[in-house]
Amino acid sequence: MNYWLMKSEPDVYGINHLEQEGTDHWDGVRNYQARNMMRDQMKPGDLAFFYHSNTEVPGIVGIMEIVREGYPDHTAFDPESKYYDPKSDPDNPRWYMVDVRFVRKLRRVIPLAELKQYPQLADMPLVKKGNRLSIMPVTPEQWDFILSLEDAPA
DNA sequence: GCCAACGTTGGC
DNA sequence: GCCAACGTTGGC
Repeated sequence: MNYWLMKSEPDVYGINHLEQEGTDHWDGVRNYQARNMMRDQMKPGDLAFFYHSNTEVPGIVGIMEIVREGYPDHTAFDPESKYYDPKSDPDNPRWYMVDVRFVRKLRRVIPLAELKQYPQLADMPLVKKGNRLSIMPVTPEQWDFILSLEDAPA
């Protein structure tokens, strides 16, 4: 199984939304690299960190589980949707999404500013300057290390 | 709100 | 196929 990190803006869709829904689809991804990971690599049973971006304290806030592998993102077909993409159609979908299930919140938010301090995480795209990837793989070592921070702030 | 970094688009 | 222009992401 694989580990992931997935970004979302809490004003648009945050961990509380997912907690309420239980299971939801991860729609609206319009980046090819991120799409390829959802379409080709994510499998049910994989775990992912829920990351809050573009907010007061950006950071990792929770854990979710992938429960359905990649399938076409229907919001791309809907002219009413803000994720509408006329270049995607049901016969030849351009964008994909997965379904995720809320697992739990972390006992504290682990801020980006803190994650940047650890040499163990220096290879994560997340902490690199200018990175805009909204979905990225996390190694088992990175996963365990981040979880070890939950009760032991720097 | 600013702006650097980046991805995408489209003219040529 | 190049690359300038543009739009978006996302930290600060």
